[in-house]
Amino acid sequence: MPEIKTRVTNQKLIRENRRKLINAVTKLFVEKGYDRTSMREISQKSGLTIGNIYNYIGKKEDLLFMVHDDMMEGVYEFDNIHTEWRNLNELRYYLKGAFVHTLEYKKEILLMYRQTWLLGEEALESLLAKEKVHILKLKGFLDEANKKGIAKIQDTEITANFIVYMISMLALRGWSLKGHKKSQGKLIDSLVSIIMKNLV
Amino acid sequence: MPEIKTRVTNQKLIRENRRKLINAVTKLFVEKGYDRTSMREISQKSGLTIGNIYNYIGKKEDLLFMVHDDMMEGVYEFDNIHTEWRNLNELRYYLKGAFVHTLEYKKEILLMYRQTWLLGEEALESLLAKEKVHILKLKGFLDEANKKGIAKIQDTEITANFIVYMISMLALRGWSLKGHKKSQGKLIDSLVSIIMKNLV
Amino acid sequence: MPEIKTRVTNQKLIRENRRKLINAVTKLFVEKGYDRTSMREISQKSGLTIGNIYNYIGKKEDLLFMVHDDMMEGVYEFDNIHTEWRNLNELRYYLKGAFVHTLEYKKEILLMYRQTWLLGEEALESLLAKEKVHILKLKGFLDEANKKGIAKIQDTEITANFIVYMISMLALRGWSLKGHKKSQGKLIDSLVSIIMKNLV
Amino acid sequence: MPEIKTRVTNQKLIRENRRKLINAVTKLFVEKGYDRTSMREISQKSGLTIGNIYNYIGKKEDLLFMVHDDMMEGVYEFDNIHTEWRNLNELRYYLKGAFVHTLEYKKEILLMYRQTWLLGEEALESLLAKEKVHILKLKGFLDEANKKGIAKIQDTEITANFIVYMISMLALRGWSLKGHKKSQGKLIDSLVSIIMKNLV
DNA sequence: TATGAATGAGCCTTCATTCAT
DNA sequence: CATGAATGAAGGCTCATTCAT
Repeated sequence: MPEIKTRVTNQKLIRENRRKLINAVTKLFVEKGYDRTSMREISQKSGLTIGNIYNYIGKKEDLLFMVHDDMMEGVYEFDNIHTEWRNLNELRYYLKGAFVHTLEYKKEILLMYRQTWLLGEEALESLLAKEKVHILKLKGFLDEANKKGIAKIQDTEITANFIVYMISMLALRGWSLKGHKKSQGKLIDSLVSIIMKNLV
Repeated sequence: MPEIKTRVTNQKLIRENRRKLINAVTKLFVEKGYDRTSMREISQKSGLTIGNIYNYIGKKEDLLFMVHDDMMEGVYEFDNIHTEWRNLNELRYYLKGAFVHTLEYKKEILLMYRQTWLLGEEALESLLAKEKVHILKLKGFLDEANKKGIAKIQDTEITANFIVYMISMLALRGWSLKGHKKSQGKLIDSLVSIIMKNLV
Repeated sequence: MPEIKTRVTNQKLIRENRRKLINAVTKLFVEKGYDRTSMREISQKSGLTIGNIYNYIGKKEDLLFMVHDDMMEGVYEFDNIHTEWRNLNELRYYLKGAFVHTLEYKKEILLMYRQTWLLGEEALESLLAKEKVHILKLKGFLDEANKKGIAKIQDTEITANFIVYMISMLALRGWSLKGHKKSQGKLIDSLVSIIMKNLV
Repeated sequence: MPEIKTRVTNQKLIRENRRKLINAVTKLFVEKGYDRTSMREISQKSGLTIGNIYNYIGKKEDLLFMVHDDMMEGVYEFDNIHTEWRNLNELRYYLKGAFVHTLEYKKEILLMYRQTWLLGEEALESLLAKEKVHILKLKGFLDEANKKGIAKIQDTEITANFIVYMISMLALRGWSLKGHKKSQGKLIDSLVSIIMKNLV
């Protein structure tokens, strides 16, 4: 992970101001995108002066990394807590929860898909590493389920990818399902069913 | 569809130079994104002088729309030719073809997911309308398959969306499956199987 | 007078197209000013293609000269017909007419005051010469009136200037007298009275 | 009055740099006109970098307003000090002074007549309001003179307008009286006489 | 003569970044 | 640590003018 240069040493202040920055920047990037958000706007929204912001970052791009890093935590937070399941019913329950959680983080996920690639190679790699860990964990569960005879999955790696992707689909597909007559609940049920069919 | 202003009347010239523009701009937008591509670069790559470019468009954003519109055609071109299928085997064959075709348009699809939202309301609507037509067509086939007893699909609308999305997943997932040890063929087979399981 | 270069030789065509040009350009310059009127607008309004316009002028500035020259004719046309007067009553009558005429050419006069100075020295001189002739003519009448004992004017040159200027004042002052509660007729009467007081 | 946007908060700096801007811009606008003066020239002449200029204004047009506003102050400054007069002799003395003052501001007045109309509605209104106040003040004095029996003016409103305009005439007429053989003193005397004749 | 596409310098404005205070 | 004025390169876009057809 590329270390963001900072000249600030007072630890509490650092944390506070970085939080202010991330909150402001997340909103702005979600709303207008990285390239269309100016440092002046960030300064206004965060309450830090432009000059001071540059005490916490080396260049504007660092903000993009900061915000991604922070969002990843939120997006994957659910999985860090709830990934344990012992049978298919528990998996189904887990998936529903994951979908609901995804819908809550819809904007952030969209932001990730839209803006991450603007980061340079190095920063990008480090972010993708996190996702890979998440997928591998899921694959581990699927392998185990296969072994236990609970599931009968042909290719657990592809399936793990498929599940993770299906989940984010809810967020990404937003613009196309807009005006969809189905209720959110029914939509989630359908998607969960689709996934479940592939595990047995 | 938003009419793109042009000062040129010669239809042949419009066609030729807009093609030059689209070719240049597609590469540049894929590479650097819309906001980071300058009119000067576009001028160089397209071989048209800046002033002349503005004889064919009203504003830079028109290029974004043009390139999307053009890509849509490419991406959906496959479906316009091959959507007819009469049994599940033919559907499986069609899906394989669609996946292969998608991989060819990988870059363009990525571009669409990353940059489309930058478009203004009007242009956006017009593009989404096209996609909706495509999905509705697929839904029609699924409904018919249900009626004929070939398939047994619970919610054809969600399934149609699901299929379309699965297809583009191949393109979007690029960065995550990078380094994946599976061969492309095997990957496609797995994804097709996943889809097929949901139709019976 | 600086000759405007022209490559066109067919005399009738020349006259027609120059008229089209002048009419279009007068309206546009009055409305938006010289610098804010583009050749494209002139082309559209006149019905001549841009390229063809350049068969009649050497550069855009020539249009400014053309339009001034043409307007001068209109503005001073009244004086060419009506300057003869034999007593103060006839002068008073003449002045009223001049004021009314001025109001009709209000826009053109404004244009002259606002845009003439954009012309280079040479063109400017030639235009001012015309006005000087007009003033001298008026001065001649005043001198004669003095000699005849009809009037008793101290400085006929300044007075002639004063009269000419008073007349154009009606046009120039437009923006300040806007919302003036007086009727136009009464305003003219007052101004004529002011002038007349200075002749006896 | 349209508030001119500024990003700078330090009042002293605002005053200093706006003054630099006005000084530079007045010269340039008088010389070449608003539309023909580029921001680059303004930057050079004022000593402020282009970017910094935009810390003190919102858009180029603001400079036109600023310079007008500033000139108004100069042009009317004389009246703010000297408008008191108790008899016709004092009025005559005041008028002479006003004429001399006007000649000093010749260039500025020309600028006003030539460029004011380029301003947008809002800015224009605010400038005309200032002039109206000035004319009304003069009208007040004339009304009072009428009441006191010092003067005998038929229409004080038109007369007030007339006087104000006669004064600026000296500036506007510059190009026409150029080469005039009269001395400036004698010219002023004549114009004052013309005005005085209309007050009794 | 007439056409209108092509040229490219130049316009106004914004922006990330620096640095004296 | 914090401030915010200053920098100037770079951005999108317009325009008078030319010239091959």
